[in-house]
Amino acid sequence: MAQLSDSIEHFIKDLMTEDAHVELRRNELAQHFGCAPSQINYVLATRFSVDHGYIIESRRGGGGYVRIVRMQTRGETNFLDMLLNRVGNSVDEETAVAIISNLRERNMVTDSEAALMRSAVSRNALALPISAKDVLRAAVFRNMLVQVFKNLEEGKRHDV
Amino acid sequence: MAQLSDSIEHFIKDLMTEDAHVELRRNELAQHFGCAPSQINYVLATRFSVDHGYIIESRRGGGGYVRIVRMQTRGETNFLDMLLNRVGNSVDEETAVAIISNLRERNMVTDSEAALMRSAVSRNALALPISAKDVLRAAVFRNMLVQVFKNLEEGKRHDV
DNA sequence: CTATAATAGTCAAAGATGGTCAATAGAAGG
DNA sequence: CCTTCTATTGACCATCTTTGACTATTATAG
Repeated sequence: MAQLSDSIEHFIKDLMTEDAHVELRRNELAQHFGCAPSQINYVLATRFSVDHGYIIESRRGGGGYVRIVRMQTRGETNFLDMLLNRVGNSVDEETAVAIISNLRERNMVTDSEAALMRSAVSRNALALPISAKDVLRAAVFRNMLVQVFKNLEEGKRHDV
Repeated sequence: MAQLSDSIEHFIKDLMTEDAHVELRRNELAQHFGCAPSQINYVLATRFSVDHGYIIESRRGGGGYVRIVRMQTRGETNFLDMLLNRVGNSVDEETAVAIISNLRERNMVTDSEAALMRSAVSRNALALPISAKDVLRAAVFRNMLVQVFKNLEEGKRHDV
């Protein structure tokens, strides 16, 4: 359902189709959606995190603002390195899912590939004690990340 | 005869005559039938399982939902069944890789997707004692297999 | 400078869903 | 009857969203 949070997310992403950044008034936006201002922070935290590929800058006081910037990547190799680094030896599902949607938004994977990756790192897939899960998820995920970039490089991706 | 579970099953299937998927509120449906919400889960588990050719997705919290997706072709459903059966609770890398090649030959996955799957079930990905590896690989692989069929169903696959 | 107004941030509690599991009840066969 | 398989329920858990009270920061008017 078009949940409030989802609406706000789409509203912001629509604003960003042209430019890689957008600036807005938190209170104004909240008023536009008839919700508590902190709702905006929730949306930013859950859908525009660094793992999702965004950076938030803001300023309080008179003339305050919230600026949302889509992170740029220079060179896929660096980006892969960065992601592998982020994942490290242990990663939780939330982070993994965020990274996958980041890859999707950058058109580095298709919907199907993203779904495949999600299914491989999901809670369900890793039937183990929770602590072990994150470690294992990181291992599986790292492998898949490398593969994503290899796919891109080799231009293998195509419809059947 | 007209058991509650049967009624619910038919109700849902009626909703699906048009579309291959339907989305509903668990609590609403339970209320409509005057039963415990968990009854819905029972129906889903016993009549809309993967072996019945359905996939369930859901989300909790505000705006939560349960989505039921039907995998269209009888043939494909049986095939998935067979594969899941073959994999079972434990599968070695060779077998998994063989199955993936098979899927590729049948054009059920792209080269990229196949590569992604291989990377998820590879020795490297599953850094664990050997015995545990096969069990874990099976879990991850099963999840991905189901996803492959869902991708096919939803016609999601496409180049970027 | 200082006080005040105008912003934005944090966090915990409440609200809104769905999931799991074990106990119980009921139906179908022997 | 007795057993066994299937169905139903309810208590308890997990997850996601929304709100509100309280806090922090900044610009600007005095």
